[in-house]
Amino acid sequence: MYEALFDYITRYSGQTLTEKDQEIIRGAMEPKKLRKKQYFLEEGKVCKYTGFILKGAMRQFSVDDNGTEHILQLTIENWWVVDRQSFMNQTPSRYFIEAWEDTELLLLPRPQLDTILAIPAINAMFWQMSENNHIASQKRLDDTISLNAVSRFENFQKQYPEIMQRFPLHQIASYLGIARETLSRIRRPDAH
Amino acid sequence: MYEALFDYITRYSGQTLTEKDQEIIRGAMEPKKLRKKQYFLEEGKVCKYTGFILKGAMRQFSVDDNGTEHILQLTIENWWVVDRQSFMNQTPSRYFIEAWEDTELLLLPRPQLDTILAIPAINAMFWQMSENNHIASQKRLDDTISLNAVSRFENFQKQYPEIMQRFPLHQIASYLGIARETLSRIRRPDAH
DNA sequence: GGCTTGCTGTGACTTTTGTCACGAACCGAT
DNA sequence: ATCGGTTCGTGACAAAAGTCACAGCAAGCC
Repeated sequence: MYEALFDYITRYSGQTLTEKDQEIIRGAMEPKKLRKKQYFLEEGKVCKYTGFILKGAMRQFSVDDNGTEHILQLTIENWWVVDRQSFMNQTPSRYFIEAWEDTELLLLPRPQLDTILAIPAINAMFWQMSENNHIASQKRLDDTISLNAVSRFENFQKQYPEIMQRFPLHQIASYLGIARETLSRIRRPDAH
Repeated sequence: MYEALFDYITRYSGQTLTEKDQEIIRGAMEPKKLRKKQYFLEEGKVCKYTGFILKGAMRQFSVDDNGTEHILQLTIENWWVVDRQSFMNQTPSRYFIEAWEDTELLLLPRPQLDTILAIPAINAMFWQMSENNHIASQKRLDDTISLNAVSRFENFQKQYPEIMQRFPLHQIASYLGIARETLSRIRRPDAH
């Protein structure tokens, strides 16, 4: 069960985990199952865990004054899921995180974070993740302010074909910051 | 000259710097002056330094196929300036970074990064920065996909009044992802 | 089976935003 | 002081995207 995570750490840190390291990780993180539509985090509550997705799909979104959802992140297997701000500072979150499919996670409780970070491979992995995260955010932001709806969608398709297949189009539209009808029209093959 | 940086580190890490730490920092970072319109980084080149701004203002932007600039970041005193991706991996950058006012910097060359990170206060500061950065990006992204031009501008004004005053409006417009004419009309008081 | 619910597409229309063109005010450098 | 570049505003129009309403269709449930 923990193997997917160990692989992930090795891959991202470029370092190997000792038996002892693996024991520490097993001790620090607990498995958890969520059914489709169950919340991992709700607005106003504190994000107590960082989750590593073993199987399934989740989405993070905010809800504005009109009750409209705005999707910030769509995640699947081998991604971490967390509201970093809420998790790090243990402050109430502005976001919802919800299982979109039946999902299996490994949970890291906030108090265990320091324990885990003492492992060099984990520490390196978190740096690398933070790095990748930053780069992806910057790219997405660049796209969002530079491109029109058509190009943004095309870029998304190329970059995340797997996510395209596992979430409905209106969620993708929200992620891209466009109306679902607009996305529907963009996809029409004879458009020009 | 280095005091502004030392203060910054103390503030962000919650830790104090020893005399020895300060010596290491002085040894690792070199002062540099840029005149208005001088480049800190050009597209296609490798970002060799991370800069800490002592005085002045800088902007980071990409240029699209039509030659249009898209502003990703506007920075002033006590901000770090860098293309993180290019700097970390020493790969060619897709961005320009330019001094918008006469600017004084402290430069950290890439090879010195590890030296600096060995100092606990610096290490803590970089974690905290990465954290804040991530939060700010997420907020900006949320705004960009959720709000119209008017609200985005109002939020920007509230959040960065100082930056508003030091950069021309067409740069702010580009940062917000709208045309300069649109911003001009938004600002008109009798609009409704 | 029949029912509800969620997802997608589409037409008609409105609103928002972008584009192009022009001119005025300002500012720094020679 | 004046010349060239930059900034900002604005009008007229075009393009992009949003909104509202309706319909078909598939999946799941009693």
